[in-house]
Amino acid sequence: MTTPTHTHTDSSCPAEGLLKMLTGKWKPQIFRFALEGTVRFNTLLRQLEGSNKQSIAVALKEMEEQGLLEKVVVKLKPLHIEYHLSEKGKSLIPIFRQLEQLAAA
Amino acid sequence: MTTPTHTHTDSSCPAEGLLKMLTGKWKPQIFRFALEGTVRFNTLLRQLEGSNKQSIAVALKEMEEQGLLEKVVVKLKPLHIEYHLSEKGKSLIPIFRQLEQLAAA
DNA sequence: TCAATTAGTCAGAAAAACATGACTACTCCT
DNA sequence: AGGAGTAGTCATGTTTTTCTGACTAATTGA
Repeated sequence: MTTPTHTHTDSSCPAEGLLKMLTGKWKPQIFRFALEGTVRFNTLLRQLEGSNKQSIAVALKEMEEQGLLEKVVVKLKPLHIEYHLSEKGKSLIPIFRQLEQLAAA
Repeated sequence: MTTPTHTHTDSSCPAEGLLKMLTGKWKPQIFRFALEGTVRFNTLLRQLEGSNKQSIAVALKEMEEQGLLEKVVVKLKPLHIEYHLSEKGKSLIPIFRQLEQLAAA
């Protein structure tokens, strides 16, 4: 274990932290699905071709820890877990939309 | 060489490509410097504490290939190279600013 | 009771990203 | 001619990220 002498995090680049929240192989796609409604573990696994349990689990956990998603246990028929955008997550929607528009242009 | 059966790239997630352009250890900070003016190899190396030639070289090259930065040979006194935001790069400025504001809020 | 569906975890391997140190090549100044 | 400053490249090694396959555990429907 190395002692972190300088914890680089943001400081000089405030946008960096937010960017990192959508960084990773699956996070942008997960965010996009969350944009359209509720998201679930096994459903994502099927929707995201080439993905795997581990990566999706880690992505969901990190996005939750970062405050982008909220995890809800739904005590209904099949008893399952849902993830949906938190307020912080929703605050990123306009930016994400702009990225999509720019990409389309 | 494996045949890519599914070239995942964007398709279902248009924002992904743009996001990837600012993904990496140094790219957000390089972009931020480029926002304020011209950027140079050795200067970045000094400005970005903990960075190294290789990583900065690769980041600059990729950002250039992605069309974010333009490379210009300046035939003046010290004869050097400058990188500055392309039109595409400039189109990301408002988004980057919004990220900074959100981060500050 | 058994099988399927839910949502994961864990250890290890493979792949990608990043860092290190040595080296190159050109220009500029003395 | 020599030294410093420009901007890199290259081979190698380390670190981080991602993937694979096996396994766990609770709930549900037949």
